[in-house]
Amino acid sequence: MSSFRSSDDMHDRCVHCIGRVDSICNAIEDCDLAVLASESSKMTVSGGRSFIDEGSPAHDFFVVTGGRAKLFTLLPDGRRQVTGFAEGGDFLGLAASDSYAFSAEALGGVSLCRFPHASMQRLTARFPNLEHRLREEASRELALMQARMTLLGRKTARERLATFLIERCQGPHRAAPVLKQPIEIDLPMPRTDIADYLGLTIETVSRTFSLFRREKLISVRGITHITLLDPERISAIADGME
Amino acid sequence: MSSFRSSDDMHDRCVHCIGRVDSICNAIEDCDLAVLASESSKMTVSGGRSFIDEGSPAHDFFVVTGGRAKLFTLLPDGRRQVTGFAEGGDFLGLAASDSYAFSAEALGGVSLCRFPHASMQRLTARFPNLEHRLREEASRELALMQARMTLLGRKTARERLATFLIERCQGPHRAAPVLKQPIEIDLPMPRTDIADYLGLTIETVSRTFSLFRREKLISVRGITHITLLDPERISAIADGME
DNA sequence: CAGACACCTTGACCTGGATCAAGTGTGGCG
DNA sequence: CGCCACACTTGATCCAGGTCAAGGTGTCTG
Repeated sequence: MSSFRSSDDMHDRCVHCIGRVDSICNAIEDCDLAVLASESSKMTVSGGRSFIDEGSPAHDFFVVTGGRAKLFTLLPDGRRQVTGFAEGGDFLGLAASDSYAFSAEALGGVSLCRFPHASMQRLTARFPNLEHRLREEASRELALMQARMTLLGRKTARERLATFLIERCQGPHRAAPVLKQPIEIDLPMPRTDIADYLGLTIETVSRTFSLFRREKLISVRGITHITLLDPERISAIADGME
Repeated sequence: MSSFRSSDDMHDRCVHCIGRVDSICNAIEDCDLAVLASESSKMTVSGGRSFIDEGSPAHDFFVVTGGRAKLFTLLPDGRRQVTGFAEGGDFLGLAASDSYAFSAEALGGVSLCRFPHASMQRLTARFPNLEHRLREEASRELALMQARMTLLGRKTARERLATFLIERCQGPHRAAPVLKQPIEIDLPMPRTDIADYLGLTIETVSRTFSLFRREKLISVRGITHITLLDPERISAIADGME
């Protein structure tokens, strides 16, 4: 942190940040943004680099301010479970007691805002509303995980991939997707990560994509670019309705 | 709520409760227990009855004060994922935004302490520490779920059951189990629930128990009563180390 | 103490997805 | 423009765990 910056600069750093709108920082008033900025620091992580290590002492929280990251856990023999993907506005670090319960790795360049636990403690002491906001965030995540467990424990490969596609459709601010017409989405993560996210192998993911393509449920252009041709039916498949 | 009870009675209701030690109620000082009691109410649910319904508006939090419950989600065609078992001291209801993300059903009689959201709001306003405690609870749960996802997405049946057995060993206050000598545990839930918890079928659970028995890893007396004969090795299996 | 019900175990067989093994783009770079 | 490297796709085969179908076992009831 450059201590010679004016309080106005600090304020500016937060006021135009995506976290200001989408993330926990919206628990704080405009006039207090300088305090928020002074308790946090910006950082960037380049693709493939990890910035949270499962099992290491949890010292910081993070807000993703740009780019994407994947979150995952490992078994001793290398089996991997991707537990989530994070993008602009997402808050990371709640899933930890003393040490982090997951690792996080940049998916092609992320920018982050880092809040040391001590800073967060000062912030929550000063802005009680923030603590409530953190709990809210944890509750939202907890509800999502409930659905993820059902996916991993009980859904078929077909249903898992359909669920994944529908998940990727939600607009900004996590709005529910409109399923009436075709939807274009990007899949910025490699197939391997999709497989590890869905508890499948890369081959099964690939085959199931091909299947969906042959059934005219989706069309694929250039690996990362996918159009859901019949979102409603995909959504039905996701819910195990066919 | 019986409004004619004296404040002392109210105090007594909380002071000897298991939640006082183990659960979120330990965020509140002895002298304030009457307030806590006045914002909550006791209730009991008999075996097989459900008291939280997935998708219904989330109005209450619960502390389990006795007995056990299972938490689960359903797919439209009836496939079930048990997402957890709750017992004395556990706090329920965080996994919800507007509506509950799971259902909860008594496993042979539970007693509960119910906190309507409005009451909890008054309590957190008065005892800021409580809000922090709730977040802590959510974080603990979030960390557990991370491990659960790895189990469901990446572990074999053998590893899942071993993990389940080790989980059941933790002493009071969630202390880490001592694995050096045999450990006796009770499994108060039917095999069906274990299967739905581990993302397996009842047959596979049964077969794997028999396998463990033949390998002298466990001994079974009367279905619910199990002794882990070699906890250390079971723990190794659980972690995918053999 | 028989009979019934609920739950668990075991066996035989099947299958969805894993594993193993080639291909087939496609983007980067000389 | 051509070659390489890497990521994805596709095909052939295999197997862990699911499904289907009998038996056990314990417990409650009359």
